[in-house]
Amino acid sequence: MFSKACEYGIRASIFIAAKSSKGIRVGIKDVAKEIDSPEPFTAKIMQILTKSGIIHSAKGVGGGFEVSPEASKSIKLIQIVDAIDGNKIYSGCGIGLKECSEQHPCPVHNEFKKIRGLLLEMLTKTTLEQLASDVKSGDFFLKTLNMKD
Amino acid sequence: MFSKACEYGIRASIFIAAKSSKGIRVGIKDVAKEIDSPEPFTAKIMQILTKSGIIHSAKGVGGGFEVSPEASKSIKLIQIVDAIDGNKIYSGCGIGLKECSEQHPCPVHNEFKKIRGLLLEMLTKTTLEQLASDVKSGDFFLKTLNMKD
DNA sequence: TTAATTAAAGATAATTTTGTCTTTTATTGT
DNA sequence: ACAATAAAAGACAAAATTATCTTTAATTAA
Repeated sequence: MFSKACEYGIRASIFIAAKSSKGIRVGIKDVAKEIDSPEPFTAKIMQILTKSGIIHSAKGVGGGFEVSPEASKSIKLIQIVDAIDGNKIYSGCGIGLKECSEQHPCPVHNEFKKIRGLLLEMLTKTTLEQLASDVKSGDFFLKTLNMKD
Repeated sequence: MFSKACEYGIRASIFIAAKSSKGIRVGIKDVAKEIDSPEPFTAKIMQILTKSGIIHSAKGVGGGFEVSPEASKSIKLIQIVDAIDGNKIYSGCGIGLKECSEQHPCPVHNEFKKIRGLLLEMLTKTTLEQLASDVKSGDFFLKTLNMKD
């Protein structure tokens, strides 16, 4: 579905948003630890997200990543996916035709239209703030508990 | 969504089923040409599909690939996807948690449940025969027309 | 039984994705 | 100014995916 990079990016963004809502900036080490992702790779992904203006970063002592609660309300999941994976997941043909449209559909075009539509709707509607508050509630998680690896 | 291998595998299977319904066996060269895929790679994928018992192959003069019309009716898209990509696409967590369930859900679990459910339903219901007849009707396609590359 | 044909199998290569490491730049506190 | 901190940037490495090439095995027809 999404690339690993995108999965990490989404998890990281949610974690940062949750922390930021409590006024806490977090470093890359914390992020990687709390979402169970490889730290240097996650750092690379954070560079994409900061360049895209989705997450704010600050260098130096006391620095780290943050996203203001106001920003979290307006940031949609689709922006994160777009920045990292592009739009291929919710546009683009289900079985890889270079050109697939109503005028020239692949055999699964109509079925996939529904699925991609639902996905697009979800990505477009879901805000970072919603996901962050899910995590804050304690009922939703960004990693599995008691990990050994 | 699906891997390239799986996209080729689905397209190839549909093409073969469409031809087989007319009593025509097709060679790998034809398959690759008609679905616009790299021939040697497609050959590898066909090996997976024949080993899985989804497509039948025959060596030697007049040989090639085929799938009986009766088999086409009972073969579901999910069998092809399973054989090539496994079940990760319709099971597995949307943002990559190793363990993601009702008891321990990720923040997008409920939204993804709907999407994955729709995808799984589609894959489970759609038969190779349906897709093959779509192509035979001439209204649905397995490649883009007038390709230069 | 030999030649032609065609898929299977195995080895290899290119590309992309994922992941790591080192150096640089910016910021803060002293 | 200086040291400590932390992200950015860039080079590098490993793994997975995609793709190709060569050889082998099976089948058919002459």
